[in-house]
Order: sequence, then structure tokens, then C-alpha cells
Amino acid sequence: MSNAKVLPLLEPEGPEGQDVVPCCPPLTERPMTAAEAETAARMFKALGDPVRLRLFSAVASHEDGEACVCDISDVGVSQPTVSHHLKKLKEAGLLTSERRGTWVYYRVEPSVLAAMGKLLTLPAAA
Amino acid sequence: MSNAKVLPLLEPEGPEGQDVVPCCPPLTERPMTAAEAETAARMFKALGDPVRLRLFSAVASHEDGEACVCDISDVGVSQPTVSHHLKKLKEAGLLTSERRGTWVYYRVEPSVLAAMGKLLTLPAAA
DNA sequence: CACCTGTATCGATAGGCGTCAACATAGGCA
DNA sequence: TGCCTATGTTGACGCCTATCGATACAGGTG
Repeated sequence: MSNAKVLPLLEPEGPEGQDVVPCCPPLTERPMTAAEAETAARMFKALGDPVRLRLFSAVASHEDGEACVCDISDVGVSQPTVSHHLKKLKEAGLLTSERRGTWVYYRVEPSVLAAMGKLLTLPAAA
Repeated sequence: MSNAKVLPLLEPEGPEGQDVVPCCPPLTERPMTAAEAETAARMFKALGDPVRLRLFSAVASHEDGEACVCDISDVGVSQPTVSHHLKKLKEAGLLTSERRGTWVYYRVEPSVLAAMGKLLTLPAAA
């Protein structure tokens, strides 16, 4: 494990704290390169499943942007399926997880959410 | 065909021109319902493929948010595959198409892009 | 009309993915 | 130590989908 893996949409930048730079410019700025598209698509894909989207929203809207699995696992699928989807969200860099005693808590990465939002920025709509 | 079909992320609202209301609140506001997630996931899924993301970006970044297929079809896959992906983007409500003489032009729906952006809005980041 | 180019559709195929039951692992508690 | 709960992993199954070649359709040009 370790935290050597970098979040897909972001690259750590500079030693001044938690600065990050988005992987890609807004979709409307210029055509994305193949590499950029590969990276960004991974995140969109992760949110492209209704169950995952609900899980993500449940975590993101929970107090402090963090929630125990037990708080959010009522989405109509079996427990292994919930676990599977949370893993996918983690692999996509949208969530992080931490075990605290009996329970495992998942937390959103606000900077990633912001980066995705910027991707969908409009140029200068009239 | 006809334009009876409503864009997935938006619902026409009121007779005052092009007003639309987003299908769902920001992800962080409250846990999405199953129905909301179903709708929103359809759009994320459409952007969850690298080829489609490049095609979408190519159209969105093109002059006037519109591009001929011939201008954007150089993404490393066959012509039928390009056509297939453009159709998917159209079905997801992200693009519209119009034939003008020999060529077919695809155009982005700015309001849909904006709605997706709002979905990823942060609450009140410090 | 015949021909060429641009785009869409069809049919087939291989791989990806969501889902579950069964099992494994981790931590708390008696 | 043994048991219970919470969560993750494994293996299997069926569906969805990205891709292609072949073909069809549309529109321009001669």
C-alpha cells in the first residue's frame, strides 16, 4: 500500500502544503490529448454507476465529508457489492479510507472534487 | 424522433425562454436518491470513456461549440466506432447533431455542461 | 444517371463490469 | 481463548459495451 500513488486527477505540486494542479484543462479550452482523456475518464467512469454515485454522494454530504460504511451501505445491493464499489471509488482517487477500531471510514478528497468541477467549466458563456 | 425527449440532466422549466433546472442538487448537499443517481450517472458514464471524452472535448473546444465529424474523428479508432461514440454522447444529452449538406455537425449543450459542473460544487470550502 | 465521399447501421466478438454467495480477515469483548 | 460484528476478498455468472469489417444511406458532382 503506502501513499506513493498519486491521485489520478491531481499531481502534487510544490512543497507549500496541499497545493495541487489539475491534470487537465477545462474540456472546453482545447481538445484533450489521449493521455489527459485517459486520466479524466477514469474519474468520470467511477461516478458513472448509480450505486457508486449514491455512495459517493452519501460520503460527500455526510458530516465532515466522512462516513462509516455502516452509515451509507443502504443502497439496495449486497454488502460485498458495496465494498466492491467503495474500492472502485478509492482506486479512482475519489475517496480515501481509514479504519478506526471496528469501523472503516471513507472520506472525500475535496481537491479532487474541485478539479472535476473545473474540468466542466464553461469558457465565458454569454 | 422529434424533440419530445428531455435532456437527462435537465428538465425544461417555465415558458420564459431557455430556463432549465438541474435534475439533482450538488453531490455534497445531501445523499442522492436512487432516481437522481440513475439520471446523473448516465451523464458521467457517457464521459467515462477516453474516446468519448476526447470527442466531447473536441466539439466543446471547437469554434462556437460546434464541429464537423470530419474535424474531430482523428482519435485512433475506426470511423464506425467514432460514429458509435457520438451517438452515445447524443443519447446522453451531451451533444446534438445536425446535417448540413455533406457534413454532420455536432454541438454541445452548454446548459448541460453547466448542470454537471454544479453537481460537483463544493459546499463552502474554507 | 453513375460515381465518389462522408456518416450511420448491422452483426459478430472479445473483454469489462455489476452482482451475488461463500469465505476470509480484523477488531472488540467476555 | 472463543465468539460476534464489520468489512474485504474470491470465484462465478450474465449482461453490457467498445471495437471492427461489411454494408447501407445521404448528398454532392460529373
